[in-house]
Amino acid sequence: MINNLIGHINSTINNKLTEDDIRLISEIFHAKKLRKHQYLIQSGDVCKIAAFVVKGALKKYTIDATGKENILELYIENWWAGDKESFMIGTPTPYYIDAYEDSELLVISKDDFTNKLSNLSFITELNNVLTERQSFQLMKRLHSSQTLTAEQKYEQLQDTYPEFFQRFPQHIIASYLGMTKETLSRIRKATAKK
Amino acid sequence: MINNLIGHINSTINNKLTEDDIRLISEIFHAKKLRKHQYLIQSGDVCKIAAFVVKGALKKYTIDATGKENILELYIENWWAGDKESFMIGTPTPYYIDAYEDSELLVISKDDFTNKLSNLSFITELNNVLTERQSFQLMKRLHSSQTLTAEQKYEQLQDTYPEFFQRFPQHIIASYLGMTKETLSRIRKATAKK
DNA sequence: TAAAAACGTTGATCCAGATCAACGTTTTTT
DNA sequence: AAAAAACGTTGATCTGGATCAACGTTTTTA
Repeated sequence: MINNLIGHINSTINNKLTEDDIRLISEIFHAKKLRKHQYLIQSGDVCKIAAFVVKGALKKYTIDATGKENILELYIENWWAGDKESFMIGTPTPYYIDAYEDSELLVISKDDFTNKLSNLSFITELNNVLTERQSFQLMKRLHSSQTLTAEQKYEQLQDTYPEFFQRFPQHIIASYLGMTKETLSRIRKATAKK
Repeated sequence: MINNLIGHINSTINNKLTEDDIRLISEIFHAKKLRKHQYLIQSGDVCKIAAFVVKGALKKYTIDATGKENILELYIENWWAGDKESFMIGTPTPYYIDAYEDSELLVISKDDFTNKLSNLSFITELNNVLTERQSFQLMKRLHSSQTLTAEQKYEQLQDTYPEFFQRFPQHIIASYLGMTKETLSRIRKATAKK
């Protein structure tokens, strides 16, 4: 399990992890299994963990006044799940994150992060690279959200994250794209013909 | 001029800038004036500068096939203008940034950033804090874009950045919010009564 | 293995917000 | 000072995608 995380870090930062780094990571991250439908965090919680997805699939969403889920992020293998703002600043999260498949995670607590990792150079580099990437992606998603038609959003997702279509049902993809399942169904029917 | 930038940095990072830091900043950043309607960057450019707004107002946008502007970000005093992804990675920017008011900027070149600043601890801290903030804001804006009605978007902007309404005309605000100027005009009329 | 969820599709209808158009006012340019 | 942009408003109309509803199929649960 830990090798997935090591590989992920090594492929993200410039210098490879040392034996000591790897030993430390192995000690501090601990495995956590989530069954389908189990929550990782719930709205109102302060998010005290960051979770690396070794296996499985999760979704992050809010629930509005009518009970409707609005999905903001989808996570599969080698993604980080959590609410970074809540984790970093300590504010309550507005999000739910739950497992859509049975999942295996590697979790680090806020305490361990702060006390044992936050000063290590490989961690700051990892954190900076991932935050920057996240920010670039969000800028593109915001622009898409405001300018593309439903069909264009669908096509863009097929180009950027085709894996999602293998891992999540259509109603979840639809919500992630900011449209209804009916609209996505109609678009798929229409584009299949082309 | 430079004092605005010094003040901004000091209020963003934990430790205050030293005399040496301030001297270096004063040497490396240079003043640039933009007249109303002048471009800071244009689509297709590689963005080789980062600009701190000392005075004025700018907008960042794309232009679609029909010639319509889609505004993604608005900048006023003490904001950073530029395309960070293009600046950092060297890819061509899809955005235009131009001055909506005559503006005074403090600009740093990519070369100077890389060679003279990027290893300084106050710069990495500044960069990390700003990137993280940016990312948190974008997440909220994406969520708002996908879940709020036009009226709710308007009210949220009044709460978060009321200054914008003093500095930009309604058609620019409307585009920033992802709606037409007519819709914004009708919303304002309706909410004024309440 | 039967019942119940979850999922995907299709049709009918509705509506928030876009589009198109015209016009008055204010600001900028010459 | 006149002409031209830029700006904001209002009305009429249109439409992309939402909503509501029903139904068949697949998967999960008891």
